[in-house]
Amino acid sequence: MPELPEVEVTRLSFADRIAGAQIQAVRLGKPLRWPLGCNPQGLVGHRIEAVRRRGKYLLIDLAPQGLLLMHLGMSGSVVFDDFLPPPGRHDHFELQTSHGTLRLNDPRRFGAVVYATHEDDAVARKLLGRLGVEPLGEGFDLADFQRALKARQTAIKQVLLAGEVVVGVGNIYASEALFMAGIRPTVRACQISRARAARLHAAIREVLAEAVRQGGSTLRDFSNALGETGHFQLGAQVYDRQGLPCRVCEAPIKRVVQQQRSTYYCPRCQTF
DNA sequence: CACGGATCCTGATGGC
DNA sequence: TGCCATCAGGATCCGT
Repeated sequence: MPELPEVEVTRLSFADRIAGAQIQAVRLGKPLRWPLGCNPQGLVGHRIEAVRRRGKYLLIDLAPQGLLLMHLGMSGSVVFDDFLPPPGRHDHFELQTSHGTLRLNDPRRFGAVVYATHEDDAVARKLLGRLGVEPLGEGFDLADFQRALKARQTAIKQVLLAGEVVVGVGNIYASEALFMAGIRPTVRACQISRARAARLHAAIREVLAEAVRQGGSTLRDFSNALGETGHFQLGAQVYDRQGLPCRVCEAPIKRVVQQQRSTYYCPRCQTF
């Protein structure tokens, strides 16, 4: 479910409300992708200082020390409220705090919550160490991006999904950004001209920023920590539109499979 | 080293 | 209604 926009929208929906809260209890459900990596009871008494984001991870800063790295996987979502119904079968992590209860619901359990003592300890580095630059930050440099594409032999769609060049672009927004840039998803990254790479660089920022503005995409069940759904999917240009007319040129949208993931593109607008 | 494929898990959907 | 196959927003690991 969650790509960068959904994770950022989730963060914005509870970060201010939870800041300063004291952890009073921790509840675990079934195992997630990785173990928590600490005694859950050891978190009790810690204070939540801030909630940040790195790529598709939420970073929950704790005082006096440590942080939780939370990943929503494919099907994860978070709620934060004073009163929540009793935990359901897919609620696998919960922090009861002085400001309310933070609960992770994740049916497929590809998500994770992992404790790290510092942002650069071995645990955190294993998860965050290979991540590319933040697309909405200052570090997303055009010349660096062009050089990185020149160095990769694989299809541009896969380069975007891998997250080693730039983070946060998942299956929906990769298709959307490539459409906006007029680039065919199957083209090898190294074959993209500098001019087209510049269009893609801009398109990634535009698509992700617009998606955040629209509250993310709700394909089936995404909602932020207030229970609000996203609306970006309603205006998607190509994602999940196989056979439907392109919104620009009316040619039927095509679907191909790359690395076991669906990719959508317009055969007329995305020429090369 | 770089790439392609299998893999983790549960639920929704569509065809027969 | 039931059964089966397919697909789903991610990312790691393993073999070549």
